[in-house]
Amino acid sequence: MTGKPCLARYLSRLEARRPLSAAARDKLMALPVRREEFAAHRHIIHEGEPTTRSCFLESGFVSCSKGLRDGARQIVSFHVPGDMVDLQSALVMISDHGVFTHTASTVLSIANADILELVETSPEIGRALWFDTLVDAAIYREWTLNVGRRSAVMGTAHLLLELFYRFQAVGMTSGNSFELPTTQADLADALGLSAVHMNRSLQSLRGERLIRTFQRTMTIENMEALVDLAEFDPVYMHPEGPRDHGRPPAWSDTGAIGGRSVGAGA
Amino acid sequence: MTGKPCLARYLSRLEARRPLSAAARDKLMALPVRREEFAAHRHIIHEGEPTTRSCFLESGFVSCSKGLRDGARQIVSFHVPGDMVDLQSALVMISDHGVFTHTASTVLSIANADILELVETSPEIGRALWFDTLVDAAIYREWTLNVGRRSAVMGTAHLLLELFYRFQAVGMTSGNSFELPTTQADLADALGLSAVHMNRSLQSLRGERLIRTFQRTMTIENMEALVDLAEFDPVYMHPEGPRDHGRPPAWSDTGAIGGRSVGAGA
DNA sequence: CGAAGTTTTGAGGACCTTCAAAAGTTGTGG
DNA sequence: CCACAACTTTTGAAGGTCCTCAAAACTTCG
Repeated sequence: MTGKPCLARYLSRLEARRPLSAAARDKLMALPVRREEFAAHRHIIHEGEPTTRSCFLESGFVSCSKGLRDGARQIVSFHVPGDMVDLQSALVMISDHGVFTHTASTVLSIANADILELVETSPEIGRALWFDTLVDAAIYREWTLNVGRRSAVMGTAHLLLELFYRFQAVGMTSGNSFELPTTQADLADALGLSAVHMNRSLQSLRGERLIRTFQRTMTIENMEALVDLAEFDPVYMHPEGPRDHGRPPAWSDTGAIGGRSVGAGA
Repeated sequence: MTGKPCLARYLSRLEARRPLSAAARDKLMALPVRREEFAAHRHIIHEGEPTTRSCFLESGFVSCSKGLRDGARQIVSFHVPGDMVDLQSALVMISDHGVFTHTASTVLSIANADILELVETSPEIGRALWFDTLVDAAIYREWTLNVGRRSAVMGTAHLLLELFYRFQAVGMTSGNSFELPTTQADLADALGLSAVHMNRSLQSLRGERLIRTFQRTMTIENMEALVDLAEFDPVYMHPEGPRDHGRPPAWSDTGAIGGRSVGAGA
């Protein structure tokens, strides 16, 4: 994986959703990137810092988090290799969240100005990046539900399943196992729990034979029961890619959306 | 406000952030829209329904929410007039959340296929819509913090301030007052609390003379103290508009983002 | 092998929930 | 304009989930 750093992996991720034209592909690959390496447990960006570059995560595992004055921390997202981290900040001057490595990570960073220029010259890529942030937003919504309305055990189950699916999508699982790159305290910060209660929630899942842990590897022993407990439905992560309006599905644009139609478009 | 329904208000909202070319403006205004009216307490879209149209909220107040099997509900966002609700679903086949009116509302709905076509022919508009969803995502992050790490009273204070600022931005406040269009149970669902505890949190804020309520109107009595209690900083809503990469600020793209640079771009 | 970090355990307490009912408000129809 | 029904807000009391503090067992790493 040495040599000239390049975004081929991001390209293939975007194209798995929807093919790009050769021109768009070339433009994306021509983007000047800089490979940067970070040790584990380092801040890539601090909350409140000016944002100048967005990061494509080539390898490793990072989280985005926000803090409170009293030191409390809420992790708002995790990112696996292949994710564009912090596309959030491409249009924004100051980062509203920090980015933190949980394992040694390598990142391809891109100047935000370059991304914006690319987007304005290639609508296709603009759409692909837009879709990327829509998926992020859908995951945020699910996390709000996790934190707000699911019990500790349920939320933990849901989070573990999300991590499993996302690792699986990038080939980092074997069977029903994956290497959990976080501490229990990190998981707690993602779910708005204390570390102690996170520990007890995991014990509860182990006690029910839903999961098993050995050192850092986490294996899902009873997928069906865990999915059922968590009310987990992976569609919110939209692994399938965006709708293709070139070939609209049968039900597309049929009828009103439920309201009383009182006007017609131009 | 009768006559041919049109998106002029959305246009001006987008342009407040960043001017559009005349061509882009025309394309946006040419979008076929349909005005639809909904009574209060109606579902515009149910969770799990196919998404065919996105909605611009012309007047009224709506929330987006997700449910659990046991009937628990988490509100994931509120929307004031001028918001594009459910742009989220433009690229997605099935809605992962419901949209619900809290007051009588009128909506201009646009076929998703039309939005996608517009975005692919006008990068400027693509960028504007992208920015819109980035702001939504930033608000989601703040809500996750609200629900996960802020206490009930703090979270309530934060939510009320967010509503105040968003109403203010569309001219729906007078002084430090606004009409709260939700019940306490709705606020509770937004913060992951019970209605009873929401009531007690509001009583606590009233007791400290931070807010005052009379019928449906909510007034902020001590803005400074409320902001301090909530650790509220409105920048997360990005009222100021996106960065303009045509005129990058002085610190733009200076130096590395913190890592050890080991490669250079093409 | 020692030091630092992580997981686990226990006990007590705080925050928030649930259930239930009363008081107050809003909307509807006669 | 009043009466009634439905909804919303408020209050009380009991209980559960989750938190804090603290220390021990275990793991990881230099």
